[in-house]
Amino acid sequence: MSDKIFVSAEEVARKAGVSRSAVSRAFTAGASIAPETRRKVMEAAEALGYHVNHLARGLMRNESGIVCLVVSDMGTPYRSALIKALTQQLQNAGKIAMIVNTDRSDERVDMALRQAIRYRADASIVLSGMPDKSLVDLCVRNGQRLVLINRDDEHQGPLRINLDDDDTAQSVVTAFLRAGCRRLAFANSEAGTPSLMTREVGFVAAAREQGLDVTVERFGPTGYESGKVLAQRLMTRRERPDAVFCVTDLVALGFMDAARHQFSLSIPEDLCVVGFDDIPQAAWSSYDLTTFAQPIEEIAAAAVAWLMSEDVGQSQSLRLNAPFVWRRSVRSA
Amino acid sequence: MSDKIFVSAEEVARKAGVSRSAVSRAFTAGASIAPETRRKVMEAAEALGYHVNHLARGLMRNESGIVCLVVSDMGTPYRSALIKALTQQLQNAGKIAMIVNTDRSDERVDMALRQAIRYRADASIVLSGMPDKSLVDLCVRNGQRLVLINRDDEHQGPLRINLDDDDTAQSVVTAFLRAGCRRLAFANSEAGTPSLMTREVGFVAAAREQGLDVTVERFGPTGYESGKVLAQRLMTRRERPDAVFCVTDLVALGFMDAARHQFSLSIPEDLCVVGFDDIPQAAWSSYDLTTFAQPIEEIAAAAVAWLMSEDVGQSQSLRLNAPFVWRRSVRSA
DNA sequence: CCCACTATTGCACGGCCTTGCAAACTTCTT
DNA sequence: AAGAAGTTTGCAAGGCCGTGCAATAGTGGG
Repeated sequence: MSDKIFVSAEEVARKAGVSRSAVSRAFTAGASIAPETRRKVMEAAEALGYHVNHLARGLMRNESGIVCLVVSDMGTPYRSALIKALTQQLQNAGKIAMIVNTDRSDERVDMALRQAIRYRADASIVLSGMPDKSLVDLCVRNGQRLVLINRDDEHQGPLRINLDDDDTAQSVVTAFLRAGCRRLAFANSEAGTPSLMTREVGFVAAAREQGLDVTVERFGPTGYESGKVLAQRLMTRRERPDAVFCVTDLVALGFMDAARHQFSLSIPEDLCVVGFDDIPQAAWSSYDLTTFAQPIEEIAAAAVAWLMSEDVGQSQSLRLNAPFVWRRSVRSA
Repeated sequence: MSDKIFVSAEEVARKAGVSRSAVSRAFTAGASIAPETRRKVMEAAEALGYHVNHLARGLMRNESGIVCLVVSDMGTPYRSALIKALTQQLQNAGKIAMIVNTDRSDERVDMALRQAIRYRADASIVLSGMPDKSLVDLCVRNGQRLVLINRDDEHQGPLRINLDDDDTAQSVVTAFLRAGCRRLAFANSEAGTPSLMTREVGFVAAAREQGLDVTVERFGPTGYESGKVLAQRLMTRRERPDAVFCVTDLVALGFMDAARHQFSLSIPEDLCVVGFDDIPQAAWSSYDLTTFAQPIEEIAAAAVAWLMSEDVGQSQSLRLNAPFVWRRSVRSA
């Protein structure tokens, strides 16, 4: 494809009048080399436009510096924010992110991990979907680190980062009760991923503890449009809900828009809404959505810290807190 | 770091009872190898969990398969949508995307290109910022392909993809005039990138042609919050504008929210608004923003097609159309 | 049965870099 | 001034794979 050959260490060595190993050492932190020699090398390198070939370096060191991000729906606010945080922090740690888009088709996640192995990625971070157990084993066996974010499952070996859902449901129910709501609903998508289902189940259970039933509706993928459809379904029920917990902010925003513009409801007067994620749009003044904030930076920090740490340790599970963010989509007491 | 060594072609060869070259050939499309041999190799490879080492392959072939995406603000809807499209199409073309986040600090773009060179990326696609001319030359000299998206500048060598702004300004002015608006405004950020400035200049010129002056205001970074501030500034002017063209959808949405909630204005009755990009949120029913649609898929397709094409060709410039999307934020005639 | 040809295979080299090891230099002691 | 101790440096091996080239096996024809 490319005819021009990249300039090699050999050429730099010749130009600087040193051996090829000297060039290598000049670019290796902590190598034994005289300051003067390094200067000469750097000068020649700069003049020639030389850059260490990380492919070859990775080959030798058995450490490519590449970290593979496996993700779908990356156009979504939450996902893109997470990718942003991860790439940023990986770079600060001297790594570089490689992205594998797994939109449509689930076995794509496996393909993604294979890609990671092929490029000898130092680690893979899975934000979407769930890899097959055998693939996970393969990664681990190859000494690849693996981080699973919000994919609560019981795999061994990798680091799992999940949100602490213990108080989530409780907080929402309490908030709704204080607001005087009695007809609760849960708006879910049909994705059925563990983290989403946990929210539903937890909410229903917490409500029941207070002696309240929850109307659960599920529809489509997890997004704005589904929120609208869910509103249409829930708001036309005989017993119209006066409070709804949406599985995701995006769903909540669609729900609010439909409730307001199609059913002329006022929020929070006629209907209280709570979402989850705290995407930037939740704070927009048209919505002012009460929600739970995904601790994006902490998630990224934890992932990066773990994969940079020396001791691999055994299968770890980390639970982070998603603080409740009070805004105006729920009536206050 | 990782102790476990990845399984090598050597081991597969032993297990399959063939030579190492046979293994290599088994994984090389179009190589001369007997079907039966290939089968044996594949079987052994599967059993051992072997995957070709793309680092080494890239070393030999002088073609890594990596394409570097240089981008900032990737949490933004437009950017993330573009990244999504690019990663998707790159994968379809058998490439893989590597992401360099250039948030904060402009010389980061140069660092990014250096990273690309180090990993011997087959190409780099710059979505944000503008690399230094010398770096561009370096890439070209190294046979790296370079695509600049919406960074209209006069560099030689790379492919430049820009939007065709010729009718943009004209369309907006016409739309505003038909809606009966006479006091036009342009809400810009202080980013001052060429593509944004082109919109401003074009709009002012087109309005003047119709004998109308445009009140231009600039503030902050290109985002939602700036839109709110811009509204505060423009809506408190003695001659309150009755139509505003916002440099970006995100700015437009912030503008709308401030106009409605802080100034109790109705859109489009009291104020007509037009944005640019057609991000998903523009279609949300709270906004229903008239805007121009970035041809994201086409941009990605053009970029990928060019960097896969055989003949490098000289410096090319491509202009794509951003169709006008009529929604309800502008009064209709 | 031998020859001409084609389909496969193995050898060995090359691509680019890192690093252990031993040689070459310095610098400092005593 | 010679030896000890510490720095630097070059050599060469090694990591993993692709591929030209020559050798081998296999096929069909005469």
